[in-house]
Amino acid sequence: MRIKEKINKWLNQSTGMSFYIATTRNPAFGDYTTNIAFSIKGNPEDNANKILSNIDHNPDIVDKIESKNGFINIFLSKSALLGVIDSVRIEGDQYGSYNKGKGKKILLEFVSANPTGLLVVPNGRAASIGDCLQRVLSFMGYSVDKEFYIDDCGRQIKLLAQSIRARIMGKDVPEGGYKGEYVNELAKMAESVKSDNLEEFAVATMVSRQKKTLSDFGVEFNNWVRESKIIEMCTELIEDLRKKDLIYKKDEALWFKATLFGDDKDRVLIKRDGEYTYITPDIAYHINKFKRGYDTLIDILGPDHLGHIPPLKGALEALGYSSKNLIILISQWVTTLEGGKKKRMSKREGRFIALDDIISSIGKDVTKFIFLTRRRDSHLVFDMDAAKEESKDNPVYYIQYAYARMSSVERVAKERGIDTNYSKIHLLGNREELNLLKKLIHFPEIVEDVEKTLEPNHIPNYLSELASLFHTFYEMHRVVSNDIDLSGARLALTQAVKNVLGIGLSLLGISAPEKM
RNA sequence: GCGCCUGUAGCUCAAAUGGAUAGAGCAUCGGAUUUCUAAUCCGAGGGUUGUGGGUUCAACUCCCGCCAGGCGUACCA
Repeated sequence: MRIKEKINKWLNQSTGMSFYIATTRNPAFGDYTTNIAFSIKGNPEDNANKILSNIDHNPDIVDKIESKNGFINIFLSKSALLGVIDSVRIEGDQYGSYNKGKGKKILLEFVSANPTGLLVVPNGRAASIGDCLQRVLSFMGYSVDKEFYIDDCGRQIKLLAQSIRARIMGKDVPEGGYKGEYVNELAKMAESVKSDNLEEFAVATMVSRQKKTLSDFGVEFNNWVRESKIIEMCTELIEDLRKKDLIYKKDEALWFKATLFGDDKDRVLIKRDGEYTYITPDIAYHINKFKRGYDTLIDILGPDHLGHIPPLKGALEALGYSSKNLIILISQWVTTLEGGKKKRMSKREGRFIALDDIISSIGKDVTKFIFLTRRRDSHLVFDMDAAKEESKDNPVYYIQYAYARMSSVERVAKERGIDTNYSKIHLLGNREELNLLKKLIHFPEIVEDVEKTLEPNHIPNYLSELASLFHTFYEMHRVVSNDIDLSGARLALTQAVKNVLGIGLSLLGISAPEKM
């Protein structure tokens, strides 16, 4: 049981009240605090004192419990703090995980970029977040698959093929066509393989390039689903809706009664020309996901997909699926700065920054870290020049360096024949050591926070803080010294910190180097 | 017009159910290394959290108005 739960149980047994325990930020207010005295009528300070008088002493966990300004502050005992070293040792690379998901099946769909171009910076953001969420949710006992939806139908593909054809013939691309350099490359390749189906050739080539980029980024998908396969399911979808009397013809198009399900207008499923609109296969696709046995679907989309959400959720409800089981996360755009100026992106015009270029110029770890430290909602600014220049000062190196330093300490200890000694950890006790122990205790709470909010940025923030505490400790105290017992104890602490740092980095999909 | 998102230090971003003195990195300035990696540490300056109200013992956080920006509001995808 985690310390927070132990505290909760203890307070509950003493007083019969249920407490909300929060972590404090200021050490003067203890390690944990509760504001319960504010939620009761009367003067908070009196309430706090009254509650305090009912609480039995619990020296195993708590050193001191006191009321201040109406808050009840709890100071952990040294033995409770030291206990975390054992927890980390026993749980190893599973420290912080627990089977909350109980094998519940989740399908995470993200990136799903059109195969009409290379992956760009915002795709990298979605890739980082999606991959991290998969790792965290798996860590928490869910069974998670990652899926990429390939839009291989529609006008855009025809346009891409036309653009390639124009390039082959040495002409300008048609109006609104794709002008990027990669189109020229596609044209050359198409000529050499003498492909007779230019559309299929272009899609296959672009998909494999995107796959390569993602693989270089350390992101692998379980499934790649093509819209052209999903299209086949649309007839059944329409039929199901027809049976429920939820469609009608108007102006020679087929409409879905989306307004019955909270949408502000009805939506066209089949256009006048007989083609499906974008949302039709999209609905069929999501139904197909549920039919494949997933309990929860999570989509990470760009803000340009906002308009799809109401008809999609509406259609799911219409067909008896709970739209609550479809969680849509919007990952905001990335504004790219180059030369201090906003760079207006346009794939068609060939104005974009390819994810490949970012990965090769600043590295995958730095790139991921930049994306994962920001909240999904932030409209982040990606300054290319600053990213290149500052990449050596990037906080991710600060964390990795702490990891490498610890590895180095272990190597030195080994050379000198000094072993980790868990039976001596009671020798730990200076401020820097205690701060590290307190931080380690919080790790499981941080991971669970990400599971709850689906917001990865808590992990990088936490790791930076943990690394900072380690660097401070390292500068002030020697781990490996002539004092064999103390060295053994500090090695035990170092190992615990290293372990947690390693888990955190692996949840982010970022490497943990033994040497730098 | 309406809907979603955003606005925090010079810059990029944090702030764990509303909680106590709003924190980091970069940049600027000053210090630290015969000892485990200086990609480090210690310290200084820098804030009316866009703005005006409201709720609350307590507001960056919740509610309303306003300003600014992104996106959506297609028989495009």
